[in-house]
Amino acid sequence: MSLVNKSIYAILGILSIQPSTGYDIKRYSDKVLSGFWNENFGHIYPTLKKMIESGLIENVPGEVEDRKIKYAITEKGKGELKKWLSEEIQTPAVRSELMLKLLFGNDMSKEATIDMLSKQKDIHEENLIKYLTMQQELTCEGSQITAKRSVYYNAILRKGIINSAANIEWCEETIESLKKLKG
Amino acid sequence: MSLVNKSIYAILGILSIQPSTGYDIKRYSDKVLSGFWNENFGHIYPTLKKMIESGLIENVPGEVEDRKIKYAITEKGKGELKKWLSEEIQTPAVRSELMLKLLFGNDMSKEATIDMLSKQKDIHEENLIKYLTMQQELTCEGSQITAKRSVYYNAILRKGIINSAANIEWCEETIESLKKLKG
DNA sequence: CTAGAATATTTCACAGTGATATATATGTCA
DNA sequence: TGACATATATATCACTGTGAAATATTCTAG
Repeated sequence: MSLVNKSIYAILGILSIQPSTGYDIKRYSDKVLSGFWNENFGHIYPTLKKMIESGLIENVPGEVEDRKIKYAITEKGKGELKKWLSEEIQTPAVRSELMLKLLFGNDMSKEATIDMLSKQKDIHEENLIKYLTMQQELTCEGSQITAKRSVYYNAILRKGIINSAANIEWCEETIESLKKLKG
Repeated sequence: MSLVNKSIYAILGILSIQPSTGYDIKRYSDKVLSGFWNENFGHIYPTLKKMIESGLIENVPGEVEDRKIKYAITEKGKGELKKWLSEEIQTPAVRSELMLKLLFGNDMSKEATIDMLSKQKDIHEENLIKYLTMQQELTCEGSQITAKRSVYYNAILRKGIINSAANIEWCEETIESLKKLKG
């Protein structure tokens, strides 16, 4: 296990909605999955080739127009997606540069540290607004989304909101505790 | 910029505390940096070689005993560490398998989703306990740590605590909203 | 009609992961 | 003492994932 190309499942998921090109997949990752799933061309295209080889996806018949290459999920691909859903989630390796700087930033001035933290706070505040806006769009527009699906999508947005709020709270409290430090 | 070996700074930071072997660096990452910074041998050793070449670190003189290779930070390395501290933090690429499953888990049963979420909750609860324990050790032991340093270290632990609590809250609320969903 | 933005794919060097192989040193229980 | 497990220590491998750049076409606004 362990060393598995996770992009496969993101791609299968996207193609389970509708057939797409590699470019579409990248765009979907940037727009819809924005903030919780990153994809890039350097990985998407080679992965698509491997997925064709293993029969998880196929070229959309009759649509190989021009230079565009459109892919669709196969029955085998659907099975693989379902199988993955039932598997345990592997806890990902974390690398927080911020925490590293905080731990090793002994000779970083108090002011510089506070500055760093307030920049982080700004980022999380922007994210919070982004998620709240997306949530409003979800509820207001009464879009074609099903009730069940909207519960799941809302959960994702709530994750973004709760995490952003937690980060903001932490930044504020840490800035305060630094300000109290003399020196 | 952008494509930079971040392990360099973790290693410089660790070596700024005391000279260490590659193995020591890995152990420090697993014990002290546990939960917010991951390192592995496959990256540490090649990076150490590059760092020797660029003069950021050096072999500890007279200590090349047996097979152990001990490294120490150089003046150049100290300068590089300081420079990095003043640089902007790059927002890392995120890949949350949990969010992916939630978004594409249309044909995942409600029960399976709840099960997945409660497993995640368990993990975060364990983490929460871990961070709280570490915090107690920090305050009780009245260790040789300086007041300034303890504020920084406490901030790191608070980050773990606040994030874990936020995740637990989200898991609970999402499980509740799923339970209310009929079908 | 033309400059620039969006679409689309390929390629590259590099960062980072986790497993495994190898070998020595140390502690421990019979 | 010997045997056996565990800790120390380094090296190597195949693979995943990142971001930038090269290339070419198509769409769109001025």
